[in-house]
Amino acid sequence: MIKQKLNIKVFASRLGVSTATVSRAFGTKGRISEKTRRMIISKAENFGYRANYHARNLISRKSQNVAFFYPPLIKGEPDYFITEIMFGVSGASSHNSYPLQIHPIYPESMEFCKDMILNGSISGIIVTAGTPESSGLVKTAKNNGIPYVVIGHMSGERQYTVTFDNSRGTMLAGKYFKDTGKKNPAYIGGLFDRRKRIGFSEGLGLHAGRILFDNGGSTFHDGFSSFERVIKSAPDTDSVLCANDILAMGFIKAALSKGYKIPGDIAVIGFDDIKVARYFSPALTTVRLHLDELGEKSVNLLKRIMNGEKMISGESVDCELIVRDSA
Amino acid sequence: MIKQKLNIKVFASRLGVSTATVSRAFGTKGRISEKTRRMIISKAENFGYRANYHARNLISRKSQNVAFFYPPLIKGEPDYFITEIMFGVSGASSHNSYPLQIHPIYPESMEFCKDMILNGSISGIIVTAGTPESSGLVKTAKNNGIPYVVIGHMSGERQYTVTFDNSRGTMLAGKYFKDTGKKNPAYIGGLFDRRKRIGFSEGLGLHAGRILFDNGGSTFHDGFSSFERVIKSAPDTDSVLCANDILAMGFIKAALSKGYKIPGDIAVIGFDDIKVARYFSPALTTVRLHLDELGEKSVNLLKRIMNGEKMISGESVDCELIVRDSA
DNA sequence: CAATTATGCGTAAACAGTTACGCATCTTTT
DNA sequence: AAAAGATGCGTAACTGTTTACGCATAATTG
Repeated sequence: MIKQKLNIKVFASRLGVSTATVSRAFGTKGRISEKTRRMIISKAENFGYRANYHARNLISRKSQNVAFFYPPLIKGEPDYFITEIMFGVSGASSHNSYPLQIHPIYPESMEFCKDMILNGSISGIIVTAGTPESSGLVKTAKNNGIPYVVIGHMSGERQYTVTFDNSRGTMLAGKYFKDTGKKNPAYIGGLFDRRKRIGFSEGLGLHAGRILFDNGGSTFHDGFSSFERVIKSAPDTDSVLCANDILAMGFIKAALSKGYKIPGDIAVIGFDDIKVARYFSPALTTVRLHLDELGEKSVNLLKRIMNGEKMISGESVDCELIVRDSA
Repeated sequence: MIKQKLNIKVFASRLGVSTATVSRAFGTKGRISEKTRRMIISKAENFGYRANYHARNLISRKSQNVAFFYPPLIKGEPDYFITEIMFGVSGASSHNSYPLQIHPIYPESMEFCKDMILNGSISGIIVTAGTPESSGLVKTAKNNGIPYVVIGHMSGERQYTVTFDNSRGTMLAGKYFKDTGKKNPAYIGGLFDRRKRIGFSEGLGLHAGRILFDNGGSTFHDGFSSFERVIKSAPDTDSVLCANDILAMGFIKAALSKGYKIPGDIAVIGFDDIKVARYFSPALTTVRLHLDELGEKSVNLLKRIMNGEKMISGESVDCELIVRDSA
């Protein structure tokens, strides 16, 4: 005896109702009495009936699927920044009953990513800004009317973005250095994040020319090697802001290994407040970005866009200075 | 002028061929000349035609979608263990052109998770072992013939698992302590991982009774508070193995704050080798589990199961002791 | 050279749902 | 009490593919 598969037709006929009624029992559209709805739902549990995902999405020309595209990780390097955003996105998606796909973006995966966006399996995407590839994906989405949300700053994008107020974050750090009487500040970080540098100068109330800027990439090793350069070009450096926490860890490790005291000789502030920041020795003073909240906000924004809401404007998440032991 | 949507019918008629031919150009089944295949594929790029995902999966009753279910994160706690496995899974899925879904498992999300498994949108799942919920999901998959792979040890599962050789890992740690002349070892970690404890005793070549076991949970704070208990009950402790790296960090932080030297007074070994382990001060000596490789292996195993392969047996990933500065 | 097999392609039947439309029945209004 | 409106449910059209089947034509065989 072959086990007949339980599609809507056989399920409906078992109950003695039409397929339309069954469909209405699960959906929101269509008129159905509360009594039959309950009856059908309870029978569905008994029989183990579940509406087929593909058939449903095919006919209704939409799915609840959301995709999160993240930049490639540097091999062996922890990208806890992305990680924590991703968990925020995942949690919020789950709460909204949106299945979430995740896709790493690297040159060879671009075809696959575009296909995912265009083949109708997804009804909205969240992309982290930063690489040419991510801009390409956003363009694809935009050209084809796929709802999208950008995390971070991407040129030409304002309406559908969730950003962090980087300049305010570094301003807070600069202000803290100023308030604690630091005279010779330095900034370590990528070339490209102009906002962070500007905010820092502002908070310090110093002309940018009096701040040492070292463009040292973004990894632990970059932070480590940055230390020597900084000390060589400005031996009296007494305070350092790093563009992210991992950089700060590298810098501190190098400083400690040369016998410098942190924060005694040099005060160090990180950025992001990834979860291990507080566990480092010394515990990092850092600018907290509320990364999980960022993830949530992205999902909520995307949800509004997918629901056709028109009055949409970009959002931003707050940041705050968390003072621990490194500064 | 309304832009007619480009389904297979209008695309085929534009090219002057049948829908079957178009379909065959993309699929692997069916006979088609190499010439027309190339023609169709190139025209598809021109026209921007892509086969609709749902229609395709509906009729062929399968999708390439894979789902990864992970245990809930403790709020505010970094679970880099899961994180790194997840990136491994994500990378490998991407390589195989499998769209990957991720789903956190918590009691309230169980209905949603089960629905995902049963509604036909997914053709295979990867579940991390450890909670009753994860066992429930595996059972659901098993009962309904959905291919699944378990990461870690789950009772009753052998064939479709990818495990780490925990006992060998702790054995290596124990052996290292023995070889470096440690006399009073302790072990900090969860009650439940019997394998780790057994391996440790074995490596030490000591009767378990001579080892101090402290059951201290799995978080940084647990490691931190464990220190005091350990020192109180065995002040002469000279070596500690922690069930994971975060625990080890907590333990070390507490020890340092009380003026103990690591590894001088107490040698500490972690477990997992999460990516920040090497950046900690002191850099953690730890048992590396090759978590990304674990993710890859899970995907490859799942792939074989989904392809109907019969001769399947569980796999295991190697581990090795990475000696750094903490022991 | 006839018979057989292989190849390339079109026709049409699935796949499993949703929803516009229509028709009874029940409720409300005038 | 008749007319109008609301409610509940069934019929059937539609979504965009894949693929079994059939039919020409081309290639291979005896």
